[in-house]
Formats: sequence, structure tokens, C-alpha cells
Amino acid sequence: MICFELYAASRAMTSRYRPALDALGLTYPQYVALRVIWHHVTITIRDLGHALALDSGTLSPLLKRLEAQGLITRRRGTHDERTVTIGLTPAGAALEHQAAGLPERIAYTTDLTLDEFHQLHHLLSRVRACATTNTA
Amino acid sequence: MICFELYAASRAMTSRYRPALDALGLTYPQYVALRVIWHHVTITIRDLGHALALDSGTLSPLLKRLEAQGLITRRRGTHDERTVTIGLTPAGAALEHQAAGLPERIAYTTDLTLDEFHQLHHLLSRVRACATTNTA
DNA sequence: CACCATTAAATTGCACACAACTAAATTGCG
DNA sequence: CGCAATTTAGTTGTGTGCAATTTAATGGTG
Repeated sequence: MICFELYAASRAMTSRYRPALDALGLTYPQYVALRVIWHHVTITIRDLGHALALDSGTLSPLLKRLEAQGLITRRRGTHDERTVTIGLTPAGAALEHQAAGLPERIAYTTDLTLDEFHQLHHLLSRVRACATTNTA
Repeated sequence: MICFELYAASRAMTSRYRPALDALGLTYPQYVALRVIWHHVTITIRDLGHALALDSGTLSPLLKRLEAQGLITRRRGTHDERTVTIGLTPAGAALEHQAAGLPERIAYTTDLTLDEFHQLHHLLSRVRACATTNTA
């Protein structure tokens, strides 16, 4: 039952982020979305959805909440008016510094060695690749 | 970002179960709850919650739906009336046979070797243990 | 150019997760 | 024994995930 182990481990790890994210006023999905936006500065909802493997049914309300918090901006595309490009407000950009080093701090509290992290990362990307490519 | 890999891999694997579970009329959380019930035949909500790392806020409505589907029974404890013991209806017990071998069939469609599965299982239980014990 | 298939977001509906709270039963301590 | 702390389920409220549908814009084909 690898699937249950993934499901339980994912929830357990996410719960480790919760105290720090609560202090920033973010949920975990909001945080990972912001990470992608911080990295790209501006990004379409379409590309954000590909990066996170989430559809507009999840992202639309999530991004609406981030906009309501004054962290991001939404702008309709000019040459393709179907697209919406997400940008950062000063507050949204500033939040990157407050959240800096969070994954490292969490990883530090686990007992895994660096080598085990690399192994796990490799296996998880394999699993994810198998599970996604074959589905399409 | 092990946490995001877990989050993405978990969702990807769960989506692999979806077609088979749709045919059984189950969601993935309902399926994993039923697996525990099949194994124990009868179990209190408390113990089920410990096995799945889910609280009554999640389990109460989930079990109510399984009961509405005629798969499980709920019975108040006799010597401790706070507890509720879950049992199986004939339909709920029969479903075990229809769901037999599902994890193996899903695992077969991934490219991982048996050895990689063991490694992954080991690392995931380590992660889960670190993430849960230190939180408590 | 007209038209249809495709694409991007948003919306709706359902089922989790989880925090916070409530209600009822039990336990334990003075 | 009496009563406060604890335990067990259930309820409420918020925020995802994801299927299905809707709306609007784009692109390709005849």
C-alpha cells in the first residue's frame, strides 16, 4: 500500500508546515502556489496549474483568496484575452523573505540523512512520473 | 521540497485508483477506511482514526456516507457509551472481494522495481514517523 | 468569411482534512 | 461520594481537490 503511505506521509509533512504557515496567514497549497509565483515573478494561471498539477477549479478560488489578502494581482492577457497572468504585490513579494528557508527548517527536524532525502526525492519523482504520464 | 513531492505524488497515485474505485462507488478515503474495517471486522471509530491518522471531523461524515450506502453498521458501545463500533453489512463484506488485488494492479502499472517499492515504503514510514512523533 | 473544435478561466457540486467547539459519558482525585 | 479533567463522537466553518459544466476567446478548415 504505497498509496496510503504517500497519503499519510503527505498529510503528516504538511501538518509540520502548518504552524509556520499559520504565522504567515497561508495554507500549504497557497504557499506552494506562491513559491512558483515568487520564482517566475509573473505567470499565467495555465502555467501555474501545470507546475502544481492543479486545475482551475482549485486554483481560481485559491488565487482569489491570495488576491483578497493583497498578495497577488490578476491581469487579463492582452493578445490572448482568455489567459490571466498572476503578479506580485509589494506585500506578496515581501512575504518571500519571511518564508525563506522554511523547507530547510522543516527538513532539519526530520531524522533523514541527506542521502535518504535524495533517494526519496528520486523515488517520488519516479512515482509521480509513472502515475501521471500513463494516465494521460 | 520533499513536501511538495509527497503532495504531488500522493495526488497522482490516488488519481490512479479513481477509475477502479468509481466502479465500486467509493472515494479513496472511503476505500482505505474500508480496508481497515475489512481487516478488523469490527473496530471503534477511535481505533480507526488512529489507524488512518484522521479525526472524527473527517471520519464522522465519511462513515455516515458508507452507512447510507449500506456498507457498514454503527453501534454504540455497551459498557462505554461514548464509543461507536463500526461493523460490516453483507454488502460491505462482499465488496472486499470486488476490491481484491487493487493495490497490486495499480503497483503493476508503475515502472518501479520491487526493491524500489521496499525502499520507498521504508523511507515513507520514516518520514511519517518523524513528522508525527515530533509534532505530538 | 463562416463555423466548429479547442483552449483558458470560472463556476458548481461533492467529498474530504482539519481546527474549533459542543455534548455526553467516563475517570480519577480529594 | 462529588466534581473537575479527560475522552469520544459529532457539528460547524474554512479551504482545498477534482469532475462536470459554462463562458468567452482563439484557431483551423473549407
